[in-house]
Amino acid sequence: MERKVRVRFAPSPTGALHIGGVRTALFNYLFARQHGGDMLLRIEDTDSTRFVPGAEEYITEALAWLGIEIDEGICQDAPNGKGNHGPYRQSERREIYHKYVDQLLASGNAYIAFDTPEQLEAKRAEIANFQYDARTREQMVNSLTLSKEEVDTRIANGEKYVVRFKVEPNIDVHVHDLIRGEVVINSNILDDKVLYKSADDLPTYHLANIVDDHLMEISHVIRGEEWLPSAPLHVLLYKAFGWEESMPEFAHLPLLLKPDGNGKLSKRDGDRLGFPVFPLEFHNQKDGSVSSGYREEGYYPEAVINFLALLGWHATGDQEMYTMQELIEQFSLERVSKSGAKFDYEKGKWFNHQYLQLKSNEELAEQFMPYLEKAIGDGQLAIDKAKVAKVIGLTKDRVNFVSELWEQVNFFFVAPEEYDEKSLKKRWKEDSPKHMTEMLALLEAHEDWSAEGLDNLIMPWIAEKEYGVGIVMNAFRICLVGAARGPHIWNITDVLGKEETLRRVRTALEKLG
RNA sequence: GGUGCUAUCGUCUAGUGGCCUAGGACAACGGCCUCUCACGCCGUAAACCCGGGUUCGAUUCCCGGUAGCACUACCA
Repeated sequence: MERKVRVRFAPSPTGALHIGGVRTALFNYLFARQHGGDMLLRIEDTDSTRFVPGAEEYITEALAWLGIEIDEGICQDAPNGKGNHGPYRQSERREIYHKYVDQLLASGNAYIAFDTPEQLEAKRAEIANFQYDARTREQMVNSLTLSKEEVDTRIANGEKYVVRFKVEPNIDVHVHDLIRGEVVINSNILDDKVLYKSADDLPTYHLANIVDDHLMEISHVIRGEEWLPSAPLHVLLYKAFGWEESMPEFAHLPLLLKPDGNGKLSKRDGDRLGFPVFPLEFHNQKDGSVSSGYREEGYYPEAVINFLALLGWHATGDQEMYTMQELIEQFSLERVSKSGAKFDYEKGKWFNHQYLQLKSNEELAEQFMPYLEKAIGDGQLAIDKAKVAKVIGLTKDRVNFVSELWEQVNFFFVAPEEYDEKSLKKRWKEDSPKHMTEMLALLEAHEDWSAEGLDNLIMPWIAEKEYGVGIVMNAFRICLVGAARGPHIWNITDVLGKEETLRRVRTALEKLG
């Protein structure tokens, strides 16, 4: 009970890291940090056929971006793993698994099977709901039905075989789950799982997972709910190895579900509904496809973390915004929900909005520069960063992403060439040219360009002439902005300056008459 | 089909037998602010899956039903 908390995130390098996987990693991380324990990253690449180049680098890069730090195993600053429980890639642990497969074989907890995929297929077709288990293994081609000589001969001849776990029938297997409590399953529903395959000399997930968790001294296995059905098998494996005493605690996390309809959230849902399901953009080297990522969509890692943390976990109170540090302090497995959580992308945007407001104008200006340079082209003179920061300060509360800033600030940098039809229809009246002509004269003769100065000039004039503030100011706004939108008008004139402001009014008078 | 898990507003959730005429957040809607569009603020609508039981009293405990999800590979 007193042992050190050690948790692991153990993805397969079969593609981009799914957002659900990210949340699993996050919960592991929070738990580890809270208990002063270790967070390990192990690569489960025992399926050679599904390996995708670049996937591993993608995973470590994604975790690093999100601020999920790895203490041991594979990570960005140690691509081949750090720590003294390595190697941390299962494909590099063949010899280790051999030893444990042999142990199970020797103790009679496993046996060798020669059934070919075709033979298994035939069996399944022949017997409805066929399961390779205590009731059927006697009918199959394996070391239980073959003589030792026959088995040796077949192996010597290079015949491909697998090692299967010999599940003892009809015993109730208890799995203690930190989130769900006691789960009891009868071993009769379990099949004799393949633990090792000679074809590629690699174990399957189940064997590698248990051996590694044991050897790496994992104290808590926190993983997705899809693993709950095989948890009894894992418990049986621990028992077969004689590792019951040091068996880790289990916690099965609720799944992330589709925003609409039913089912597990998948990559297709993201494509269909228009949101990323991956932390970073992923370029699949196998099929050439590109999938969008949260980072490239303009999300801040802290927003993604906050959003994800609240999908399946919630503290007692009404707090919505959490820093990583607060999450570490407040997280608890007991407060993880038992039911699946539908993925609500809209809330993710809201979180990003919140975090964007927290950034300084200077910081946002820095982030916005690439967009700005792209929008106004290289031909322009050096961009005044102080001005960029200033206009961002005026507009940031209306955007969720830095990428949305340009459409809010464009008129500060480029004079309107066209005028929004809707705005014109509603705000550019018959008298507007007359109003603007008069106003232009007033402004030309006016020296004090401060907001107060202009306000003190224009407002009394409007009042005196009984023009109506709305009609005049909106026409003026259309001249400067090109539409009926934007921040307070004196903030706009302030940034534009007298010369540019007057120029825009003249242009508008020419174009709109 | 089998096994398991789950079940509060459209969504994420608070709630652990009386504090609940069920709270917060996102989204929706309305209002205020205002020269505009937003933001912000205020407000409205919106839920305890169904049926039994236990109890003085059930959203909360138990059982059954129903529904959803997951698993059921020589994939993880």
